[in-house]
Amino acid sequence: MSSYDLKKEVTDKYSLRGRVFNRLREDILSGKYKENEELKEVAIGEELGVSRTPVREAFRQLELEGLIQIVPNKGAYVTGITAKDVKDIYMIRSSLEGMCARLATENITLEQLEELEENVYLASFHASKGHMEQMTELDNRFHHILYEACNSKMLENLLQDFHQYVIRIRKKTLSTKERGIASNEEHRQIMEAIKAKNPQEAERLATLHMNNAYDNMVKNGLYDIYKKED
Amino acid sequence: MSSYDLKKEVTDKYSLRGRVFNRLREDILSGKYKENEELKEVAIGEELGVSRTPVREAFRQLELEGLIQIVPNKGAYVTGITAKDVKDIYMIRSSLEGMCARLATENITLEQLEELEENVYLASFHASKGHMEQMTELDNRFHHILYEACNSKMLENLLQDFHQYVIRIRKKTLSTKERGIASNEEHRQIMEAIKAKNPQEAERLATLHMNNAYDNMVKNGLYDIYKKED
DNA sequence: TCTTGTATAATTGTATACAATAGCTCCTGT
DNA sequence: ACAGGAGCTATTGTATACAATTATACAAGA
Repeated sequence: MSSYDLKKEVTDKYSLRGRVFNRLREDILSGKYKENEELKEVAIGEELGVSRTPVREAFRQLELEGLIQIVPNKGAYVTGITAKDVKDIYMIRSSLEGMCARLATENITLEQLEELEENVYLASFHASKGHMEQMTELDNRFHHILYEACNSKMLENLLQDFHQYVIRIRKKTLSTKERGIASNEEHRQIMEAIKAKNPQEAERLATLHMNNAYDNMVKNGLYDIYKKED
Repeated sequence: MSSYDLKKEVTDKYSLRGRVFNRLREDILSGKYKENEELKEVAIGEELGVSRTPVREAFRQLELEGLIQIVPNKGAYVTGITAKDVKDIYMIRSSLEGMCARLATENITLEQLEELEENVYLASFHASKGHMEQMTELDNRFHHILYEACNSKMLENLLQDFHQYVIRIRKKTLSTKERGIASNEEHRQIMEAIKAKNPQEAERLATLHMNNAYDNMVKNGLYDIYKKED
């Protein structure tokens, strides 16, 4: 399981356009296409064995997803993420994740709560071992469960949309075993607050969790952001 | 000036695709195309004098904007907004508008602040006269100034994206002269808090402003929402 | 009457041909 | 030397032809 298959599939997976879209998103998020790299319609089409038409339609969608920028009559370029963007993303997420945790407290099902508990339990093992890849998976899943549990398609989709940024930000930063352990403890507290049916506390902790994640990045100077502001 | 020209122009305005996109968005927001109505590629193309290609590309973008839903091999349908959606939208907006007002307090320019003051002053006149159309324009502009002033492209774009929902929600609800007057007073308070460089108060008031707007809708039972939840 | 199969039409999905635009090379004139 | 432009090339923008899929109508059979 890849680390970014949680993103909602907005497009028809089985059409050529859908396949191009998903493939390009994957390639951009995985870093195959670097920031500011130009994507050419024919080249992409030939690589995937399709004509320009589905490629162009996929481009239009990727543009609205924020992954590429299309300059009329010139070309499509992979967008960059600035340090300011990262800051704003975490600021917005801290608020929305808090809201999500609050709503989840009131709407979570028993099954979801159990999966959350299992997730935290399993993550504590991998955190202590320093298994970063598994931690990433479990972190994604933890938040994804909350998105589903908040009972708001609007909020769920919005937070899902931020996921592509999270993936790209992770590529630019280092995550340490220490942060993994701390993060796991924060997840545990959020889960306990939800289990205790304390929405205010769940919201507070989820917001704090995002702020801590951001502060940790800044404190350790782990940025590797080269693109300048426009 | 139409009431929904504040939306960011993500697409090339002067390409056929851009023209189709903007025209279709306008027509959906204005209510020309009703909820759940099917949009046919050839019909749209003939109406605008273009081939199916730019129409299809515009469709793909409108899908990601949330204005239409594309069912593979079937067609494109105008999306509906449920009462639950409206609730969620205002909940999310109340948080984000608060954040925006807080940031705007710290980043607003003198020119923007002056336009804000002028906006509030002019709106108080139209509010007292019950000029609803002008009120709508000035309300859009008031919030748009704050979006620009918050100095966060991420947040600005996000709040702009919500604008299309606001327009469609307004179509479904009635706004009264009384609410116009109250709203104008709330705008004035937000503006004063920003002018006084009090970010906490600006955030609190902006959040309250959204909650009041929603409560007012609910209290007056002004919903005209017919689409059922899926 | 209801179901089901089939032919037909309507519509979307994709490939390709052609048009328009941007960028580059290289030539020319001063 | 160098500014500027003609012309070529590469690339995107659009239209159209064809393929695949879905909806519809209608008839046959239970």
